Amino acid sequence: MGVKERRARQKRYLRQEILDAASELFVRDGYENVSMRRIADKIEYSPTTIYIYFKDKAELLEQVCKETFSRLVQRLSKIMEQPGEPVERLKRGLIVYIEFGLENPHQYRTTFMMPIPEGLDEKKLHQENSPGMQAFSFLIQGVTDCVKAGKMRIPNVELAAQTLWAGIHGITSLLITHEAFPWVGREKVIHSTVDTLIAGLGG
Amino acid sequence: MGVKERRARQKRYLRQEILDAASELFVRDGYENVSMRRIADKIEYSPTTIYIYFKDKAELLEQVCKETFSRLVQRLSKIMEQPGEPVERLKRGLIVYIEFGLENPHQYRTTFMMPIPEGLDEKKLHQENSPGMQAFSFLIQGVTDCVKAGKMRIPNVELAAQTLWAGIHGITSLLITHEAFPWVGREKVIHSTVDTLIAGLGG
DNA sequence: AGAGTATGATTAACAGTGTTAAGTAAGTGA
DNA sequence: TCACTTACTTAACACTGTTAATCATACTCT
Repeated sequence: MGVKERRARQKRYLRQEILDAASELFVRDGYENVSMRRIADKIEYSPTTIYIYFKDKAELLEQVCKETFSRLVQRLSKIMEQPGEPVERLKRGLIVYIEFGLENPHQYRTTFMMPIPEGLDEKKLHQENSPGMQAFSFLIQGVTDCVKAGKMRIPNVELAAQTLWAGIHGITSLLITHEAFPWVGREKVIHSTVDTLIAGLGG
Repeated sequence: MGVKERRARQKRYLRQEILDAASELFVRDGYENVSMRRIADKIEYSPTTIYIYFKDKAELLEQVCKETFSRLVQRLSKIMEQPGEPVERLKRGLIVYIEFGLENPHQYRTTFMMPIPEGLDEKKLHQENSPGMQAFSFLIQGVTDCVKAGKMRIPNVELAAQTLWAGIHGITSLLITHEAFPWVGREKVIHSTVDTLIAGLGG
């Protein structure tokens, strides 16, 4: 009676195939330049088949982003596990976050820079264990470590973490959308942002 | 022979009428939810007429944003003209920038958070006296004032200004796109961001 | 084995999008 | 009056995301 399992396996397989095709086009061309029809062409199925596996385009590309962001979570967890000076560790985490965004601009843009489609339960989006929120929780841990080690004197850890997030998101998104701006230098601004934020928090 | 002038005046008038109609729909519904046909309906002209006055949708809404951002420039120039402690003045400017973004989310989004349409001369975009860049120049002035007054010790004014921009853009854009995130409090994060940045620059 | 059903995928279509080529009508200048 | 410019419109192209209806086939049950 393993027939059900096999069918489920086949469904999973095609689902992944859709995700992979979508990802490839999406990474190359970005959200608005990848169409359901082009994805369907790529896997040689009809466009409507995709709707059997994903509610709509938004959900499909959201899943693609989720896959990518889980890689960020892995990277961050590796850094946070390492021993050493907590402030330096936090800094490394911030840098990795920024670099990740610049390496995956389309995914970063759709998860953090695009208008959330209304009707979607916004609360749920942030409460659930989405990789995006997991990444943020590393920030809280990082700040907490610094406070515990007496390297930072901060009244509100949550507030400090959100401030850090704002800062690193700012430089990441600006470098993504305004690549041609006369930056003093990408590396320089990145490090200046991180150093300024940490210094500002008394680190 | 004032006929040419009259015609030019009429053209200017219709052009402004298009801009106003576009602005109203755009402010209400955002970039991707306003169509050329809806704008045309509103002013009771055919959609193609708009293309006589504007190259394409991007240029039209870019002009709308330009109009809005000129209001920011006005506000900032008023603040910067006022006498007083330069660091406090800079802080006020940063706050005004953030508040402006939150008051005009769609305009802010299309000017600073959307992918620049390729083919557009990116260099020119930043060199020209666009209101966006004028607003940035106020940042440079603000930082320079602080340095001159001995209130900030900074090796590179340009770098400091770009760092500040990254920071305030970060909190602005995050509050726009992730309104439902469990923020410690909008006002709190805004002020924390500004204070942290200024403190980090030694202000 | 044969009938019925559930499943997966498809075709055709809807309602919309930005944009362009071709055509029309009115007003201007000689 | 005739030619020409200007402002504008109609019709169409090539797309978009998405849905309803349909088809085929593999599986289940009697």
